[in-house]
Amino acid sequence: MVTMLDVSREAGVSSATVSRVLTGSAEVDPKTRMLVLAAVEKLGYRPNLVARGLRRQASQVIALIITDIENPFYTAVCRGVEDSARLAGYSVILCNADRDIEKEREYLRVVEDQNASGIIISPASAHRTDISNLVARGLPVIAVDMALAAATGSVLVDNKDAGALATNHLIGKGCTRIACITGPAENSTAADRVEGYRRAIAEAGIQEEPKLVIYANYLEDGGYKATRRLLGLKTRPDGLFVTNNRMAVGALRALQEMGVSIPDDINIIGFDELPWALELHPYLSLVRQPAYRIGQEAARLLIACIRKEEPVKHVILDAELVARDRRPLAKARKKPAKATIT
Amino acid sequence: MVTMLDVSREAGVSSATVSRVLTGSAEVDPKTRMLVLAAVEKLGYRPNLVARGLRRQASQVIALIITDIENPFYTAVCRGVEDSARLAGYSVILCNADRDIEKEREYLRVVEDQNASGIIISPASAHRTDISNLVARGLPVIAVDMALAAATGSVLVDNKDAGALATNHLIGKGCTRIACITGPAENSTAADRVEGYRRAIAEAGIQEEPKLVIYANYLEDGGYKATRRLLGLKTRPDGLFVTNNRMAVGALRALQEMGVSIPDDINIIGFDELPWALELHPYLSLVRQPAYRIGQEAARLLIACIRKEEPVKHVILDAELVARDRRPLAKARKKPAKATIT
DNA sequence: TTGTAGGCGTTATCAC
DNA sequence: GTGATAACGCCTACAA
Repeated sequence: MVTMLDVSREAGVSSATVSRVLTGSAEVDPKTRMLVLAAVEKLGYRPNLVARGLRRQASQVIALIITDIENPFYTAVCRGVEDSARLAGYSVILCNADRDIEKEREYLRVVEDQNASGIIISPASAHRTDISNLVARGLPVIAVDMALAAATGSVLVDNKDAGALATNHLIGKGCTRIACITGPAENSTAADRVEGYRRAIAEAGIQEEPKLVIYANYLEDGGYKATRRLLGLKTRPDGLFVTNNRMAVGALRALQEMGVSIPDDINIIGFDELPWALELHPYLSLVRQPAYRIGQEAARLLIACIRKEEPVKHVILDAELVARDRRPLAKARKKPAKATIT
Repeated sequence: MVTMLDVSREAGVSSATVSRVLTGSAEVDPKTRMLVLAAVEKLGYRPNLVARGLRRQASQVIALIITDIENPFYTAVCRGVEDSARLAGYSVILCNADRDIEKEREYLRVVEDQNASGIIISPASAHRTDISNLVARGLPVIAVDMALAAATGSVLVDNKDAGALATNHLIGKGCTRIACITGPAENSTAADRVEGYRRAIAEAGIQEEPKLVIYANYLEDGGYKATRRLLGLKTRPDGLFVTNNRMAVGALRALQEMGVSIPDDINIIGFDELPWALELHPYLSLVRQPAYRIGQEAARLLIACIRKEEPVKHVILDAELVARDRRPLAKARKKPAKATIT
């Protein structure tokens, strides 16, 4: 390994000068500078980031803890984070907590021990995810997907509005018995989407039916079982709002199996992209979070916090309605997501 | 931050002893040991991994560089790697190279600078991905998905066999004009799958038609365009082998749009899972790589190499045929993947 | 502008 | 079995 000392000897200067040239932390005589750069070039020197991290007490690494790496929503968030972080010279440690609060806790510890400069997290739980000691230590934490009281900042959509948006789409289609399949009851995001649903049907003067709201697990099988249950009711729903993408797949499969036709027998709206299924399934409308932008924004915000230069800490992005009627792959409206800032 | 020095003072011993207790690197008097552990507990001390990494010249971090984070095959590999690494006490830095050789090169550099203990990579290119200096430095590199001559080890499937397996499935269905849509020509994995295809049709006594083999980009639009081209031929193919999952989506969409019925007008077989689309599409058979196991195995192998305790360096896993005829979600045969070891 | 020296928190070597 | 002490490679006062 070639160290700064090697470079300094090669250039005939002290290692302090090499450091100054490389970090730009102080003025250096242009001639010396050239000497140093030549030596760096010649020896192929690259700074040891571990040593630098130890010395500076700050790495150039941020951690991204996501809920479900097999969910395309989160992978899109990842891409946004990574692209944005990379531009700013940060590396990303990605951790997949798998909706498991224990695994998440473990990752939070590891990430702290690795001296990450900051954390972006889609929390497993709004009240059980504990980041208080990280924040206390001054580590910035940005929450995405789900609000977290203790977080330094957040990039979220208004899930209540999004839930209402979805529901109103069904109402606009003439549905009057609208069911809703949402995530675990203790999941605040899932709860918000249902609340939006309730608001929308109330505003439309539709009587709420408790049986039509089912709390499931945000996975395919949960959506599948919930849909079968709904189809087993004496009076079937004529509209269905599924609050996450993986459950929507399960729902579609159940409908397919039972020979229920979309949109003739039932209208359905999902939540978030299903890159694969979507292209093949003509009638699935959905409300879409700007996943990539959420990631980008979160990284931008985090890095600003790390550099202590950001007044804006909480960003709300708009979810958009993607209404699909006939053709598969109808071009989605390209409404640029607006940002609300607080 | 509480350091080892704090602990040593609390316990009334030297920091060297604390280190010995924590790492188990030498015998320590049971009583002292207890004292130290009590102090650790009391102060909530946790070792600083950066300092440890600097001193030991080895982190507990492995890097995983994948080709396409939006491809469910690679996310499944990720899960395998992560689960396996975590069990062994390693953290994972995930990098998404996006099939971009430059981005990949940059990540390889970063990862080296961060002093990762080892690397698992699905290379962007068999001959342009350059890991020689890493290997020269003694960093173990495990290749997955695509062979890499310089790699320390690898976990792969035999793509030629897998290509033949897929093609034979179509032949068994009675297809006689079988087309193949594969990845970029310079991609060795794509080339291998085509070679398997060629072998299979030759063995079946079918005359090869150059027009029926199309090299595309491993993405949806590539599969889509290639399929449209194939359907524009005077004599349409009656069988189609698509060598990757994302292109299969494009192919299915093209078939759907042009009103070509599966399996009446054409038989199709894909490669690798499409967790979402698959459930909704009844007639897509496929050849599946054991993605999760590939990841697990790669991590196991890598960690063994890091610990210098592994004679076995190259693992070949079997791809399996998932034949789907009628019902969506026909239970896939649970043939346990066999491992061939060299 | 440049060099010297000390320390970031840990572990390894050497004495005792 | 335990304690000083010196690194690991870098950065930053401070001094020159």
